[in-house]
Amino acid sequence: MNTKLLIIDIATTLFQQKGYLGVGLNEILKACNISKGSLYHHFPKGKEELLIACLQSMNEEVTTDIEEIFKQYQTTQEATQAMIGKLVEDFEREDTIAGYTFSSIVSEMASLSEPVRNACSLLYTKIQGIYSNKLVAEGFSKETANSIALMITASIEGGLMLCLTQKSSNPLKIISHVLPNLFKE
Amino acid sequence: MNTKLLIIDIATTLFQQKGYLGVGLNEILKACNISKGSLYHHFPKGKEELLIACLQSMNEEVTTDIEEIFKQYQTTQEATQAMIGKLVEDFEREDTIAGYTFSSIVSEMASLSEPVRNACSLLYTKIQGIYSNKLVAEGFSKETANSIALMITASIEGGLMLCLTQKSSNPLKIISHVLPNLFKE
DNA sequence: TCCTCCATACCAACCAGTCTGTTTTGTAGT
DNA sequence: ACTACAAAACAGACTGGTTGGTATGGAGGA
Repeated sequence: MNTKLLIIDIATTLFQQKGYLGVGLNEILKACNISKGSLYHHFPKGKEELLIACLQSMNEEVTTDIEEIFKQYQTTQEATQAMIGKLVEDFEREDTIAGYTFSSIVSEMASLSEPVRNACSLLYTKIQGIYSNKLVAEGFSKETANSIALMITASIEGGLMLCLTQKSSNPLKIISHVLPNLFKE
Repeated sequence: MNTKLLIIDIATTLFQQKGYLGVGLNEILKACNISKGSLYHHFPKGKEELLIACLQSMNEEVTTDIEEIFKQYQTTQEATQAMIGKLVEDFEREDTIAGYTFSSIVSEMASLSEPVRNACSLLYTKIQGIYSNKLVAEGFSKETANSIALMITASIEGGLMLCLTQKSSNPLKIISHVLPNLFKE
């Protein structure tokens, strides 16, 4: 069972960094130091099954990660900014995207594979739910909270894209600064 | 010269829909009804050269497109909403993304090819410039205008991503509705 | 003896890119 | 206006490498 988790762990990172099509099976095998037989033992349906497992794994990790941050701070504003701050740190340290995003996977696979599209959809929904709940707890109407939560998700996702193209964490920083202006009924 | 433009035209659409790695040369050739020799005659350096040509072509098309919309409407708010409205229409009609975005290409290629990353960066910068200029003309300070322009770009980019995963134009609609709340000094 | 787990050899399909040869086209000479 | 010729444009076969996926067999514990 350990091997399976190892595969998921490493493959998740690779998929996030290079996208689904950008990572070959052999690359994954080498990174994990396992053989093809082992991989296909744990994921008989192959690469796509592995991807979905990775997405589910990300789902749990990202969710608990964000939830923890959101428990630590009282207001959504503080929590959001702390969260983006963490993203900025990660980006500046590793110079690549390692969390909270799967745009590459979405844009590659959304039109190709329904199961993958669905897994991504679940992930976004869950994250938005965290934002939304906190906003409702602060007194926002459910509808407004959902709208703002969507804006947070979208702008972070797009912001990461801009950071990638500009090789700079500036876009996320600006977003972190501007976003709170939306937190009004 | 006609063939070259044809190739760029068709390849641009394919790249937008499926990403760089998602489109094979043979697929492009078939879609254009041309031969490999012809393609490599116009793009001696191969696929990546073609991609960059496509990005430049998108640059011009998208830029003039947005500029026209922004001339038609007096306020940035109206213009932005009209622009997003057009995106929504496109998405609902074709059920795929056809303009104003190249996230798939960015996320796939940003870390792999400097020239491509640069072409993408130019594109984003140019689009943001249009937003920013209009905002400055409305009286915003340059810094605020840049921040808001960045937020527009990021949220639209992320919004398209959400539309793709949810197979719905709702995210963009909500963004169009919420975005104007940012238009304050 | 099974069954889980892993390793390896192998496969057809496809990839981007090269090479050679043919057609088309523009141009200069008479 | 007709020919001659070179360059541009195109066609298609071919290559080496890689892709995801399969089939077979072995090691080790229950």
